[in-house]
Amino acid sequence: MRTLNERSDVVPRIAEVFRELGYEGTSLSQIIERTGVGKGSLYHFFPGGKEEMAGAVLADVDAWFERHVFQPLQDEDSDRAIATMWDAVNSYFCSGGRICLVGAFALDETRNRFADVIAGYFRRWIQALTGALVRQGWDKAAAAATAEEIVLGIQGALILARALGDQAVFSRSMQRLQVRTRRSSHRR
Amino acid sequence: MRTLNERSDVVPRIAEVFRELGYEGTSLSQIIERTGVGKGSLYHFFPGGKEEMAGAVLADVDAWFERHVFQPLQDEDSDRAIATMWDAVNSYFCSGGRICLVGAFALDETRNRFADVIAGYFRRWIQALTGALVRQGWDKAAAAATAEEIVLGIQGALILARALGDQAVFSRSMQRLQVRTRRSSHRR
DNA sequence: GTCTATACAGTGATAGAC
DNA sequence: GTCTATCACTGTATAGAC
Repeated sequence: MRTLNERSDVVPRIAEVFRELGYEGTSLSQIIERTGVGKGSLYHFFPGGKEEMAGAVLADVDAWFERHVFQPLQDEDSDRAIATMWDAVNSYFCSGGRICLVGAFALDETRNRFADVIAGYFRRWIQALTGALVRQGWDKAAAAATAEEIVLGIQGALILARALGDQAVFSRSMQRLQVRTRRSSHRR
Repeated sequence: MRTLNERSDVVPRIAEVFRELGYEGTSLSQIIERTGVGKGSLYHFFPGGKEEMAGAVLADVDAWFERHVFQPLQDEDSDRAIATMWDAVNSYFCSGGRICLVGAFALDETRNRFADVIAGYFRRWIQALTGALVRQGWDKAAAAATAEEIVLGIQGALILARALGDQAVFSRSMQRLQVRTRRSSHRR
């Protein structure tokens, strides 16, 4: 019994493999095994092979954040915008049980393959969050600095939680970071 | 012309390869090419192959931090201890040009191979920093929370700096984190 | 301690039948 | 769109001469 797939349906499943094994650690055979998609189908969807698969996965992640985090940060009322971001972050990263693929790719040589998407993802996030903080009454410089700290704090929390094998580390960290985006925080 | 090596001399050179390429991305041929050490010598030093090499590298990193960061944090006068840590961190990570091997290994499946060392490294760092902050007059809970935030902030800054290809991000972040470890920071 | 030769499993990738 | 067969190549690891 064979299952028919669509490209858009198979991308998220491949994403989980890259997320768990990293770019270099992910082999075609692992993708086939874990997704159930055959090699023929894979190369039908992604003629560029493994690199194109990873590219599609990154684009998919980026699009998800654009839709569920960056756009809301930009468009919604500032309080709501920031609350939306925290909800999305907590659920997306499964309270620390799931790491950030973009951040992981940034650490080794893989970065060079996808430098533009990786840089764009983080630049956009910081820019959108900065905007929301400014609309909340922060001055530009403080907002930019805090946005940077929040985004980097999320990445650090994901590393630390995984390193210690303790998701509570992630939850605690999100709690503390969230406090710093409160309306009342921009005047000490 | 052949060069004679010692194990202790070759470990740091292998470390740079793992640091740049990640565990899975590092092939024996890359290690040979980048370190100039032949395959025969490598297996003479590390009969366990690649995994033993990575283990030795991790142990080496851990020992360096134990000596230059954790011990000072524990033994020196608290102000001096924390200053020593910041100096070590800035120079070790080359102002953001170099990533943290332990943190990188934590993100993918590689973590499972070295779970104990990885967890121990971060636990020890947080514990030692917490101690120094307590000696500086912080109450236990605030010290522990801040220590966690500092350590995680360093990891996040390394990711973000590499992702954006901008070392200034790292320097800025260290500056801001450093301020939070000042004696005056524990009463808001 | 270093080198060369070698083994052989697994890699990403392609072609063609269905 | 999916499958199977097959490709050339690189991966880690071993053995033995020097």
